[in-house]
Amino acid sequence: MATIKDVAKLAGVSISTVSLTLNQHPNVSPETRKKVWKAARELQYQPNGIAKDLKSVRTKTVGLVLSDLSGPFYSELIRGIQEVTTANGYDLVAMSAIGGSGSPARYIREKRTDGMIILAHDIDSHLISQAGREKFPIMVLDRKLESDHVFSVTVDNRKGAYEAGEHLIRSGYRKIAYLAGPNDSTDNAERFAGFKEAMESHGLEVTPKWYIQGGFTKQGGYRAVKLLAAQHILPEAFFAGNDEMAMGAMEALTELGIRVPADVAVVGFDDIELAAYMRPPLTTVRQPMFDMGYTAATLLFRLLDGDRSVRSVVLDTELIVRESCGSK
Amino acid sequence: MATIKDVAKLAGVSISTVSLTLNQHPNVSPETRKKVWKAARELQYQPNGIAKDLKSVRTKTVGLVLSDLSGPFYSELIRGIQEVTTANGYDLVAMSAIGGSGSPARYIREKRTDGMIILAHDIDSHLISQAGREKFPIMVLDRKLESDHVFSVTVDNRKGAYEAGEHLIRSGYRKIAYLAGPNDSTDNAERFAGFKEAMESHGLEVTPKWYIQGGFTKQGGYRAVKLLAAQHILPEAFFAGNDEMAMGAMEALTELGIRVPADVAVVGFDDIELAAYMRPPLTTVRQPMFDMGYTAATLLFRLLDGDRSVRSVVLDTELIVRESCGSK
DNA sequence: ACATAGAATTGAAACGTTTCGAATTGCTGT
DNA sequence: ACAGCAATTCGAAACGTTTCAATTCTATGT
Repeated sequence: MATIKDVAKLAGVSISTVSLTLNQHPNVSPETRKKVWKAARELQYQPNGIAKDLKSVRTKTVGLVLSDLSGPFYSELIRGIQEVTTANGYDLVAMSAIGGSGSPARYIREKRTDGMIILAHDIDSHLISQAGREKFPIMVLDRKLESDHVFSVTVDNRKGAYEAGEHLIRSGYRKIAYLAGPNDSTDNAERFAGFKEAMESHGLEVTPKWYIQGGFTKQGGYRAVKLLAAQHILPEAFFAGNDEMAMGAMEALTELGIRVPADVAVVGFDDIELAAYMRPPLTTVRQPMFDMGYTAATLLFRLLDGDRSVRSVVLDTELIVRESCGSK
Repeated sequence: MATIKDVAKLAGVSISTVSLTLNQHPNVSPETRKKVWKAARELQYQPNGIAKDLKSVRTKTVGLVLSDLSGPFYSELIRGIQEVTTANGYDLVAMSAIGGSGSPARYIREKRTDGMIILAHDIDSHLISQAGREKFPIMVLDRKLESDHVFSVTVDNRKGAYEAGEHLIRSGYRKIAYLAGPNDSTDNAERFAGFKEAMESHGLEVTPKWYIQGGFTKQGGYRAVKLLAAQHILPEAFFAGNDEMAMGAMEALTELGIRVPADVAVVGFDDIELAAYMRPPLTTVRQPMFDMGYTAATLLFRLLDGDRSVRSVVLDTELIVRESCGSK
């Protein structure tokens, strides 16, 4: 691999001159310029990005950490982020938090990027607060967290869940089961709280019997329903903490010959792309994923610019009524 | 930001000793070890990853370039790759090729990773061949490309398309339109070739009239159908170069009151997750995305190990017959 | 011809690590 | 008491850039 030194030697000039030339500095004579380019081309010189980053303080890169890079659900989010980052002339690199706190934690700590956007509940809040710096701001999307250089963009889970719960209740359902996400997830906690609030404001009770763990996965939703069915206790409706679980649940119900929504209603949360294509189409609470990404990235850049007025943001959800909840 | 120098000063030892300690070198006395850790903790020292990478030849990172990070369709692929990379103790960072050849091209050239997996038709083959090095192997997934340190893992597009085409023909369709992807896409070219072959082997002709550009996007598929409908020329069946276009096409057909498959049949290519959920469920050619990712990553590591026996691989597709093609 | 402004070029430091060979220290055995 | 050795610790080079201050060169005005 040719280095700048090789180019300098071949062109018969100093290293600095090569650097200057390649970086379009004006004070380089046309002939020198030509010589350098020729040498660079001949050697197929490519600057070493790592060395460059070490010297220059900025990497012109924003990092994005997701729990699972392969999640279907981040598309819009990423689009939102990307729109802003490219507009700012920055790159975006994504990495997944899979496999515990190994890699991305390393990445976060070692700051190979100018800032981070994190949507991965398996990354420790403490680690995040600690990693945030003036020159390394962090935006968190899956929990509320605010410290000097860390801010969050979240969704009003509670309100969203409240509305969905209320809708279900208004439609006449009383025995409603909640399909829960992981206990360490703030999203889950807030959604459940909102749901519970709705129930209680209508004089309904939420018993532990109707709080069923589904781990935010399709599998989990599927199993939860099967489990209940095996015990011959089925609610009138399911409120799933996310769409993937709702999907699993509907699959299980269909397999059991239970009709949705005629026999049991289902609502989800997130409004992933698939939601509209399920059978029946899933009623769910829409998260403005694109906006979240867009907002997070925008705020990140404002932080990078030293703007001290940045504050955490809470965005609104929207109830999307489709067919799976029985009402029309 | 505390550097190793600060730690050394605070601990009252040399820089080398700090480095040795922090990297678990055996030859460090317990007391020194303790002093160093204490200082490091006090200063909240975090090694600078960039500096580390510059010195150590390996970055322990594999890069993945996708045309569009937000594509729904890469989930399984990423899982396949990730499985292998994490098993090897490597990190995976993904970046998108959106916005022209700007960022990832830079990344590829500047080699911030130990190797690359590329699935992005908008990255120039020439650039790729040129970037491949012994210490920087590249796997390409969307085209056939083989040079010293570049290999590909592809799918037998031609055969897959042939089978799908044949299935359509066997089912009695004659006037079949092909919804095409971008002209610079090898995938598209091969799929079309396979389809054409199937047609011709049954004595059917493929006229330019039935080759319609859809750009591999849902939008494109939608528009293509609308365009045809406006001219009152509709084929008996559509063969879409990918599922997204098929989805758009079906949407347009439905809007026009044309029933699928009763009036017009549709088949796609890829078998994205959504395919099974479309209405009617989409008949399509399944690409073994997980396997592709897994294979690509495995070969990449073999290349990194200096294995000279690595060759490009072509994987088989599978025709998934659902309802959208009319046959059962 | 000559001082000098300005342009072009260069040398060297700096970025924060790792690593290797050398230097220092403390023991062991005689 | 001291040679010899292993265990520690250290100094300095190296990784490939950028950048700033210093130097050299060229051309200008007097």
